[in-house]
Amino acid sequence: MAVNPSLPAEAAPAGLEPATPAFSPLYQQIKSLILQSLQAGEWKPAEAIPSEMDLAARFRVSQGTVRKAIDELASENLVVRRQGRGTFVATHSERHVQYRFLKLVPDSGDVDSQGPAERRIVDCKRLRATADIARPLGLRTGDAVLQVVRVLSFGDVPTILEDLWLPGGPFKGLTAERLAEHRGPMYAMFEAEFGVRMVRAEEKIRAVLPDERQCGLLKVGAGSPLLSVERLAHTYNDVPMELRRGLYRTDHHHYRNELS
Amino acid sequence: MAVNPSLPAEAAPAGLEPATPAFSPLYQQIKSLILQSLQAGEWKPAEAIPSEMDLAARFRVSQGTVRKAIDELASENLVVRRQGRGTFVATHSERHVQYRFLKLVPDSGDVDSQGPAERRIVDCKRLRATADIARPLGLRTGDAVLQVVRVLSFGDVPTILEDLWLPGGPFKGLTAERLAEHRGPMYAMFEAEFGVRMVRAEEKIRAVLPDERQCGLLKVGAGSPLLSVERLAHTYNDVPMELRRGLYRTDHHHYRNELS
DNA sequence: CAGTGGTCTAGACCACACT
DNA sequence: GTGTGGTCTAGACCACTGC
Repeated sequence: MAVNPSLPAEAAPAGLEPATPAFSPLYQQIKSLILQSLQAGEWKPAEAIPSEMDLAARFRVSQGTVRKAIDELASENLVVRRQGRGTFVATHSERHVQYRFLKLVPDSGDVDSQGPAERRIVDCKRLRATADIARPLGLRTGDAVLQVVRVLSFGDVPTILEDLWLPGGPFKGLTAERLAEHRGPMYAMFEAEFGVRMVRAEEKIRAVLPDERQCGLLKVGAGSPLLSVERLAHTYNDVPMELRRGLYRTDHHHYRNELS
Repeated sequence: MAVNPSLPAEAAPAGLEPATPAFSPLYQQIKSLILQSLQAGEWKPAEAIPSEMDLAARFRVSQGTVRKAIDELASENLVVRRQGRGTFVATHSERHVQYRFLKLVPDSGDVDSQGPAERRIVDCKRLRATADIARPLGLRTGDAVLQVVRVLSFGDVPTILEDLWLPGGPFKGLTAERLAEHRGPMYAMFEAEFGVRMVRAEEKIRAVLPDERQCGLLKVGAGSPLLSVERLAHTYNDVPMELRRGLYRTDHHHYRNELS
């Protein structure tokens, strides 16, 4: 009530398609207010956000309403609740959510048995986006983009070959050196260095055969089938921020997915 | 309080590893009571379960507690809430959740553009489980299982070749005829005919090359890479009920996955 | 100990669907 | 209108963390 200036529908414009009920529950409004603060960087990754009581006071609603808003944010992995301590801005740096978006696991099932990935930056250059790169990223053909090519190896076996495209604007200043230096997940560096938080992604998976260049980088024969994984990753508000085309060897690993 | 006979921890056995807090919130207990009724078939698929008020009265708790229990069941897709009408036992028959577990979509993105799948049962026979089939299904080597082989085609293009194994007990009476007759998703028939509801599944995906038999059934060359999708589907309580090995052509389709 | 999130309750009112 | 789920509130108490 204190927040919603719009009355409960009623006076919907009498035109065609009244399809929009034009009603939004209070906790949804609170949620999007919190979302705006997250987006604006009012609280940094891994920092605590204000307590439920504080937020309730700020927005002039009950604690229960704030709770429901935060519940949704938590279920979308935007914040993490920790009983007795507070609610924290989610990050890709924490141990147990590292590589949250990487679904390739060793056949043994034990992610730790293989040790950490060895990362090699093959290439990193600025160029102008072609149409097929620009479109998914929401850019225009010819806009500046950054291309990164890298290989991940597990136990000396090159397993993942990735081509990444990043919009030039938000990632101004990203260089091969910066990429080579950083430790930990790339998305953690994007958060820390560029303030870009990957929040959601969609992948399209196919089985393909490698071309010559890919054979060389992954050290496989031309007839070896590979998993092609095209990922479009988004920040807040579904803004696309990274296009990634990966080739996965699946002779000792598999892509693991949960359905429910 | 009315439900939980166990006191709030406190008297944990003084041995090693007091790791189990031995505390379960009331709504979790209510949730598992509802789950038991679901499992026992007290309410059939697509039927409404009692209203929140009724359940609250039955279990002697407040409506809010029942609500939270049902919320979790709904988020696990075990139950579907419909405002103004009631809460219904989820099913694989409804239009908009049909093929919930099938992540292969046409490249055009429009699932309906290709029309319904044409299904052909290649084989259906009873046999004794080998070790690699028995283990994931929680059976013993030599136990009776049913094997089904089928091909799904879209617009005359054979696209999916699947080998299914089902435990002989729960699926007693399943024949090639029954399979050929039924309309709609196979999982919908499992619910209606055998009372088996698939609730959760995990898939392991690889890129492979087909063998001769597979080439023939899918009408592809020996060098065409295919997606190998091994699915283990579970009923309530994580009991495995189906092992499915699928080969997907990805020349006009892709496996679509959402990450968050 | 104080402060945080987590649970539980009870009651009021709203949005929606059926009849 | 009646009954359903959905929202919102206010207050009490519990469980966990860190000082």
